[in-house]
Amino acid sequence: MERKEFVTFYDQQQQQAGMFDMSSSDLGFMDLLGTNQDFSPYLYDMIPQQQQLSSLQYPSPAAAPPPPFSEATSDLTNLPATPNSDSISSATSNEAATDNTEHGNNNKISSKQDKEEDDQKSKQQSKSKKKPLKKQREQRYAFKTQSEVDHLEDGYRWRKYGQKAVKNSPFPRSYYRCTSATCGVKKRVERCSDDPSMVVTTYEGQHTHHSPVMTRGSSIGMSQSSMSHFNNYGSMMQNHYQQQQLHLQQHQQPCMYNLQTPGNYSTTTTTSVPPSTAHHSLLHDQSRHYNTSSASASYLRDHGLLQDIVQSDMRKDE
DNA sequence: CGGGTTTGACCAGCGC
DNA sequence: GCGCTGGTCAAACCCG
Repeated sequence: MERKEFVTFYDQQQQQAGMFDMSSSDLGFMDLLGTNQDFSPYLYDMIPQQQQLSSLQYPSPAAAPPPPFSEATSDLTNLPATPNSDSISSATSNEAATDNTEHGNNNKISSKQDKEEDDQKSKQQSKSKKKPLKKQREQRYAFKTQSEVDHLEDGYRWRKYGQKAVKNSPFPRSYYRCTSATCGVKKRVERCSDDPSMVVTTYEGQHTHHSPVMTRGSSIGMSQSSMSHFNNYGSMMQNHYQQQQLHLQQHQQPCMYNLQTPGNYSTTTTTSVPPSTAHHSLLHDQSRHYNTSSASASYLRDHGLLQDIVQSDMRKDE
């Protein structure tokens, strides 16, 4: 059994996608750290999208900007409370932090009362100051995923705070915010107008906490050592992998998870994910709605752990 | 009752 | 300046 395994970076405005093949024999998972110059360029801040995506013409890594993970060894648990660190986003964001930096802690979500006060202050400031500092955005990572479920589980808890109709798309865009009080990560979810079976998920920022379902260092079939590596790889890929794992669980049986992307990028490499014995309760709700007759679904059998993606010689924990 | 979703309103940025 | 669009807010609503 084979399934296509891609991570796609997607420019929502230009409808343009860059992509790498997670399961390529040439490009191991370790490359996601940015240690491989031929591969790392595909991991970078999408802001500003217009500028960066112009160079995201797969496969032309030489023209791509540097990866977001300048610190390959940073542990997720030790991520700074201010994820939009200079090493990552300063070069790409020009919107000053009217709400972030002015709050001292960039990612801190104040209490509702404080928030309202801050809103009032910001409103007053926006009225009093003609040119307030521009807002500084977090780094963003976009994934294009084939799914019939709009909001894929990724191990974190999200609260929907908005939905907007998108220009040139019949599908609305949903806005989610991490429910953790100390985490300001956001994500946007929308369906691709070109291919309604594709869901574009854009993460903004980095989680400052462990996933609620990734407790005790082991979950979704991942070994603790694997989790450690994922922490090192950064939250983006962790999120993506979790998303895949959990998405597969929504099928309740091991089945194909097709991340194929349109165009000439299609290849046929394989990875796989097993059924998980954990966290099913989390997935019950969405699994109710998932159409298991998806054309892309088929069954597979193997481990589905990090080792299924990362070549053995590229792992350190074995 | 607490937490999450919906949805209209509002605001800021940007292009013309 | 104006209109368009994306992003966010917040009241109302829903649900367990």
